[in-house]
Amino acid sequence: MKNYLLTVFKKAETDIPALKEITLVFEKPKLAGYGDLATNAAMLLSKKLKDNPRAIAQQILDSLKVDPKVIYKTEIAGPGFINFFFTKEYVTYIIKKIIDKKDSFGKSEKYAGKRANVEFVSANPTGPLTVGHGRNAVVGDTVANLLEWVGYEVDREYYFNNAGRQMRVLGDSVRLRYLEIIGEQISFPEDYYQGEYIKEIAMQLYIKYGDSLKNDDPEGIFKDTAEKEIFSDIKKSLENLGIIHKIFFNENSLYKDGKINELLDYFKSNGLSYEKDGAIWLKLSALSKNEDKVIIKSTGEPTYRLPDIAYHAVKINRGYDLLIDVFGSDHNATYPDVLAGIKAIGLNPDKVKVMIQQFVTIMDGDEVVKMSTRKANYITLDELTSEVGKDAVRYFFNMRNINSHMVFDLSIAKKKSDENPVFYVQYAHARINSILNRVKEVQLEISTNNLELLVHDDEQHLIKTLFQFEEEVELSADSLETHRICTYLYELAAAYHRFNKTCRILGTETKLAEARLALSYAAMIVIKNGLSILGVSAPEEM
RNA sequence: GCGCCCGUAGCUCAAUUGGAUAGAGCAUCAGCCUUCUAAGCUGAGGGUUAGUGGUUCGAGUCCACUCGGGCGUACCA
Repeated sequence: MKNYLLTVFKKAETDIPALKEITLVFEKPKLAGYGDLATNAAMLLSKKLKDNPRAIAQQILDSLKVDPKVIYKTEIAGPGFINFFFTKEYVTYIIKKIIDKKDSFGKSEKYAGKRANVEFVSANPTGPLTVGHGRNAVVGDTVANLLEWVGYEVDREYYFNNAGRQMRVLGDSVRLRYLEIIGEQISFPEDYYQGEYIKEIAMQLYIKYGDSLKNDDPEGIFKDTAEKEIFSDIKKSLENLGIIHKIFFNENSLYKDGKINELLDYFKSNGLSYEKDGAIWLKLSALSKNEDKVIIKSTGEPTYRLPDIAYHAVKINRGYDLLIDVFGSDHNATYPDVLAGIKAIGLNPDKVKVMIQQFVTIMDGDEVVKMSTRKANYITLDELTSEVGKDAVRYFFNMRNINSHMVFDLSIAKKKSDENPVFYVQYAHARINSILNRVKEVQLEISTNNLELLVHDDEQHLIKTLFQFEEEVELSADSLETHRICTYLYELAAAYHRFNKTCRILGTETKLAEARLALSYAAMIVIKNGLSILGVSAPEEM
């Protein structure tokens, strides 16, 4: 529909040259009475042409040559909107297109040949993934899917650090639990890792080595074993959600490869760093930031900023056209420093898009399920997945705008009814599949020969909802908003369920029944495609 | 104090990124199965979009301030 209007407007430019100067927008009006698509072009032109919008709208309409077989009515409405009404015969062509393209309907080549990198999760291996990481993981993976749908070649990446203070504390936590097991008196510091998993790792070591590790260094076998075990658990948790990273990037490699020293030299020789109080400071004040920040502590250890800048430089230099970082909101104060650092070394920070993810509250009905990494009573991502299943986890985390706090209600996610949006959408798919199986018995075939018979309001509404899918995918990808896909699928499922109620297939005259079958089949394809973007299964039976 | 995010129906959230009369689900109330899954559908009530001012043809959306919540504000990551 949109493409048709674009072509028609293009031709009108000879009459009204000013049309070239504005970006044409066609959108679906909220109210059905305002037609299928509307444009505000006349309002945008009113300033340039110094005439009132409704008069300009009339001029535009006079210059447009629309085919009455495609558009049966146009009108000028409100302050100067032009509304277009498409014929019922015309809109049904989308059904043919969907059935023709099947799994690839909704995919576009908009960014074909471009490469993107999505960095997400990136939790250090100090403990099991939390539900917060889960939201990050699901949205990151789904954004990667979306980018693939619009043509990008996407690398999924996980950045981690297995050195530094956190990991030392981890090793020592295991060592203390180990000593406890072999009967030594210990005092376990409060800021050490309290979780049961530490004791389990210590127990494994005891089973394998007895008490022979009594005098071992915390950073030796204790840390190494903990890292290995925890990382393997993390990867398993992600796999349970269908998430597989292509690249695991170890911060340490930046030191080994000399990237850190290169960066330090660059800052120094360009007057962007200086020494004060035994530390090295990055002159962010020279980069339109408020204050300078330390990049090397007086102990000689770098702060997170230095490797982060080096890491982003490495990624940009791999030649990506787009880099996405999915961060927790605890990073919200730090990434601007990193972007400033990237700019300082002459790379383009505009390629980097940062998604800040807000917190998740887990509820079970009216009850808040507490989360705390330190305390014992917290729910891990694995527990969540096994409680409600992969599909619900992925759908629920994708369902809400990433930069809003969200409530994840376990009791709803577990329900097998229309209260649970995952089931509502999946059920629409299963229902269509069941119809397709059923009609075989009465020898009805899917046919696109008589689509013009689909004139019922509920048929037309369903068709127009199908029409929106391609645009919705593109919009979601461009805005990095996965929740739009959920909202869309819910609407599509609702449109289908309603159609299913009012427009029966069995017992209907053959031509109409077969056209309705084609429409049902098209809806099934689009639901499946949408769910696959989300990484949610499309069951054939429920 | 300062920075970022958020505030929309009783609850959980949308709103085509500045468009026309702010929409769904849950909950409440009233209905619909001799026919393809009632795991579904239909209808009703429910709003000063936290508040005040501003920008313009037009604001839930942009700007300023105020109030409320979250996360930061380290020579932790």
